[in-house]
Amino acid sequence: MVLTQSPPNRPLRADARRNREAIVTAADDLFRTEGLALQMDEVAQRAGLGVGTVYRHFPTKEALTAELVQHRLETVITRAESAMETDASAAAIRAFIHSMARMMGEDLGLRETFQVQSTADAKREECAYYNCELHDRKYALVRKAQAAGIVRSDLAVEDFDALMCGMGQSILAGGNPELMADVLLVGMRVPAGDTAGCAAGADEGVGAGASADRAAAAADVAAALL
Amino acid sequence: MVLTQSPPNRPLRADARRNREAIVTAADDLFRTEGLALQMDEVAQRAGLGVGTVYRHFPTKEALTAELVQHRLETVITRAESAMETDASAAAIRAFIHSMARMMGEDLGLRETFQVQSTADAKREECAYYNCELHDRKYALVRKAQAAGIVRSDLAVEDFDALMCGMGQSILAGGNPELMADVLLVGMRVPAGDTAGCAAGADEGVGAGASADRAAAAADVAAALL
DNA sequence: GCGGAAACGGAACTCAACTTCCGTTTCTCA
DNA sequence: TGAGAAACGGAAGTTGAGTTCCGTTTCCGC
Repeated sequence: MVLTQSPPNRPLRADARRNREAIVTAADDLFRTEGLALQMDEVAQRAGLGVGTVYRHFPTKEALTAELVQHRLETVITRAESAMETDASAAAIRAFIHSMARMMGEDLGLRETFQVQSTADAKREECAYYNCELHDRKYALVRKAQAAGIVRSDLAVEDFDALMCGMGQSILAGGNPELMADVLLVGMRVPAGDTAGCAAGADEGVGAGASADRAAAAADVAAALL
Repeated sequence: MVLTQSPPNRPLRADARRNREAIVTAADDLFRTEGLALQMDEVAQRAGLGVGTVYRHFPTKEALTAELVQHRLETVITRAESAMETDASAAAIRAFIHSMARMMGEDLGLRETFQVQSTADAKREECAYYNCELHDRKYALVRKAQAAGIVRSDLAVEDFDALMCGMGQSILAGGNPELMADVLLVGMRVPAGDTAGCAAGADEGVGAGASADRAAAAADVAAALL
């Protein structure tokens, strides 16, 4: 999670700062297409620098990819927060998940970010990819959606993570992103939104009490199955 | 897809046949826990043989893993066929998907089988993991479920593959297998089954015509989204 | 039992990553 | 502008997997 800086904190030399940016930019491009399989040599080459320089800024490959992962996660969570700030509605969630799917369709790094993150969450300690603050913000978001009664309440935050991760894999495996997103939304029981293009044709006209009934039924089922 | 046999087709020597079985057994065990990351040295060691012997039977690691993948796929498809032979009902599908999720929960190789398979399907030619006959049988199964009006009809076979693959990833990422299966089923609009333990608390008491309406609505939605 | 083909074993080789090392170049500050 | 610290470059080192090679052992038909 932390990088290189020899004495306590001297500002980077101008050229070094420029080079560091070039490295991150190059790595980010490669992360988009190659995912975690990106190679340090390629990063250096694309940045127009030697490998040694890359290692001067990021002591290991993991340190570099951790930065890329954190950056994507930060972006995603911030997007989600602003999407749900004004209204934590079904429509907002649908729009967000669909945009996520679309982005995942063209960014392998983003798909792998969710995978890395959900396995990192399990370990916590000693993991370059783990960031507590982001985890808390993510947690708050899921809770918010559940509190609003939009997402089925028997989903733990870890399950939500896992589902996002699965959606990414589905898209990687060639599934149509829009369709994959829709299956996820219907599966999480997000009611059809009221804005354009996001309806899904299920559960309309169900009374207010039905949601609670359904959660109870699901709990029973889970108990029976496990 | 094919193995080693020097002259046209002489039967294997007794010890060689025994050893081959030992190799496959050992590899299968490792595949369950390590997935495609299994190592040839470990396979040899667990089988109580030298690496050279493993390579005598399987010229490359890919040849070995292809056999494991094919075997799992064969098993899965046969299970699905027999599950849907007697009744292609929602209950049968629910039970099948749930059992799949449960198995995936304890078999990394099975999860990776779906991943490998769905990426292999895309390539077809030149891929050790690709098997046409199995693909056709899988295709028939999905069509059958759709013809019975149980699974939303705007799902292509490739999408179904991708979703199974995603479910595997979700489980790998730590999601509760039963829950992941249920989300998938609800997302695919499989109505709650009428047999024990497979209900999910959605859409009960809906009239017979609703299923068709739902499919039509889904088609509209898909058209709007794509 | 014997001869030759088949099969075995495992040390050594290969190859493709990541990482280190150190001589050279560039910047910054007085 | 000159000294010294900081940064750079890229060849060489390391590591960890898959794969090959060939001397030795085991089987099997005569």
